[in-house]
Amino acid sequence: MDVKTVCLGMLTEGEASGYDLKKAFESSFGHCFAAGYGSIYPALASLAESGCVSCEEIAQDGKPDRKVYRITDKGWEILLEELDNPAPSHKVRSEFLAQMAFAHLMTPEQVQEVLNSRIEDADRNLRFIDEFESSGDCEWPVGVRFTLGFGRAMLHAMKAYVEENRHMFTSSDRQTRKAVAR
Amino acid sequence: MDVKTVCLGMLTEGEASGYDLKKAFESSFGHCFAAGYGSIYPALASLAESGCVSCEEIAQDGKPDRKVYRITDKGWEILLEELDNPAPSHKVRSEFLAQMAFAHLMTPEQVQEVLNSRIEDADRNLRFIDEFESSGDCEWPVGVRFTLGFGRAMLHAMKAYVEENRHMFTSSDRQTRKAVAR
DNA sequence: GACTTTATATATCGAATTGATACAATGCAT
DNA sequence: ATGCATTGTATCAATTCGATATATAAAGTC
Repeated sequence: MDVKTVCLGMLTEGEASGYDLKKAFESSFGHCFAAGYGSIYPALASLAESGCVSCEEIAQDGKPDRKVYRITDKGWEILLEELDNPAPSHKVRSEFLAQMAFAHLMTPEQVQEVLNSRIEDADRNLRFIDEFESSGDCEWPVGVRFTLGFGRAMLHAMKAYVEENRHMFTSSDRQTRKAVAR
Repeated sequence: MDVKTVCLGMLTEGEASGYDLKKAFESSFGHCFAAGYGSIYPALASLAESGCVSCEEIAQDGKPDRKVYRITDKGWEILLEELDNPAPSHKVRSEFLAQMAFAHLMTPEQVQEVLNSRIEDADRNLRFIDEFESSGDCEWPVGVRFTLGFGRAMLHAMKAYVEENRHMFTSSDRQTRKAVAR
């Protein structure tokens, strides 16, 4: 399940350009599987080379050609093989947690600011999920509804944990920092 | 807050080799910020070059030299600057969710197997956190305790969500798949 | 009318990261 | 005695990230 495979999956919904796929990565997958142009265009080129997608170049006046990709039979085959993975990964890379692990080297004010910004970010992402969900003209497939709910559940748990535990870094625990800071 | 900065932070606890840091990345940071040798050794080389760490090579009979790194005053300075970031990121890259988004292209059996393996993985990680937490000879700093609790809260929320929503992919919703699969 | 932002659309580039592998010796267990 | 885990170094190809470049049109703003 790399960028290539997700692109294939997106193309099962219909033909699309690299630009279209980028928008899909931002909206449907933004909260769980981001990808930029630097991943998408090489992925499409590789898929085209291996015959998993076909590409039609549509000339446009002035603008560069619009390249529209379609999934092929071989693409379907590869996609279904990839979807057979029984134990796909779920990874977190958190500069937030890495920084918090060194909270004893920060001032209490710095720590509280970081916690505030994490809550704000969670709220932003929650609003984003709500907007996206209600933006569907038709109804989203089961799996997409599942991932949206998953994202919401995680964000709520994150907010709750931060709010219930930010006291760890104030008052009585203050001397810990003073004792440790070199 | 990249691998270099986390290495610097780890070195505030005392001198260490690349191998030692790898173990720290696996234990304390395994659930939130992983790094392998391919990141750690280049990071240490770069930190040494920029004078943020000093390196002492200790010859060993037969084995290759053991290179022990220590944080310098400049290293402390850089670290404290990095810790001043008020809005560090928290990113998820989930092949699990990406795959689930295409659940309508999988068989119900495949979907349930994926959900089972996700729960098993969460349980493994919960056990790992418990073991790590109780393994501390002395007590962990506040920040580390915070990140461990954070990880636990996320994993519990994940398990709960999966268990409460796996019904989405069975019985009544079954025809959705039949209708969509090409 | 001039100016700026936003959207459409392509693509590349260096830097960072991943995941696997190689090499080399010791010690421990079966 | 033979294989496996541990200690320790390090590299490599493939992938991904984040920023940037190019070009045009529409739409909003001063």
